[in-house]
Amino acid sequence: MTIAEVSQKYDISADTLRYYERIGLIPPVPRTPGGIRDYDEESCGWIELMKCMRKAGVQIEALIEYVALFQKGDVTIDARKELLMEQRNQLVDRMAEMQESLDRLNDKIERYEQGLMTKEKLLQRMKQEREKGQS
Amino acid sequence: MTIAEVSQKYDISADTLRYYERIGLIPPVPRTPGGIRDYDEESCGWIELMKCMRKAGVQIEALIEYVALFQKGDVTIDARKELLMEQRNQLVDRMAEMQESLDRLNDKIERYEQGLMTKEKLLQRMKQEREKGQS
DNA sequence: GTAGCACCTGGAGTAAACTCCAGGTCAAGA
DNA sequence: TCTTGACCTGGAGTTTACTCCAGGTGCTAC
Repeated sequence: MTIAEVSQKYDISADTLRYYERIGLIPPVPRTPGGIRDYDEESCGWIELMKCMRKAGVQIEALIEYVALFQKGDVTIDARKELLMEQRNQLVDRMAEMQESLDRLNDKIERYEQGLMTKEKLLQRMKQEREKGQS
Repeated sequence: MTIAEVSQKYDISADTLRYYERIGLIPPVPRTPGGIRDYDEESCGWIELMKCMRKAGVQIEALIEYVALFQKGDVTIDARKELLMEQRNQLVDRMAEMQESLDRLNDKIERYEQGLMTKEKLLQRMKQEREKGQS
């Protein structure tokens, strides 16, 4: 597969694909004799994995380290597992924070829906109460 | 409250607090006659809200717009609600992506746990099979 | 009233993750 | 063979969200 095809398949720019390879986020992609990238299934697998991880906010740094460990072979299995668990924990934490934010957003939206959200409205109401009381 | 106190309270640097105000992520903070920031409860509320939203990955751009709308008063209530809903939807989408990534991480970790994960191991096993067959 | 520390502003610098570009190769069609 | 369009590399530029700094001001304690 050419870089253009892979780019289209995963909706990642060719520049980004080259960049990912350059920094070691994916292992070296096979080349034609002319030096042009010829992505195989394995390369695509890496790309898909990284797309998934990156969308979830996993740091490129950590992913590069994972790939480096992977390329060092079986002796790094424990280290790789460790790394994945660390990333999973961070992910779980981030999701919890997002849930908090989501609850809050839903709350705010609901209050807007009921038309009693804004401080302005509340202040206005209080003012009206005061005026009523005085009259 | 001084900026140092607020900084400590929310674990946000004074520089960041000034930056947030400068770019309009929070409305202007009240000042002492000498020009020094004197955060009141309302300011703190904004800061806390923004801390929560930022941690969840909500773009500063959108939050600035929300604050701007807020400061324009009641006529912007619909627009604000719209904005919040848009952000909520994005948040929900991101969380779904993260869940996907989390599932995948858990899957990978589990396979490492069972010691049958690595392609190396699989290849090795296949090689052994072949050798056995040949001998 | 002056030393010293926290605070102020405007602007420059930084980190992460791309994104773009110049100048040069590769390869398929006319 | 020549053209043309996709691809190559190394390096510079961009965006987002801070973070740092220089030069100056405001309080508080001596």
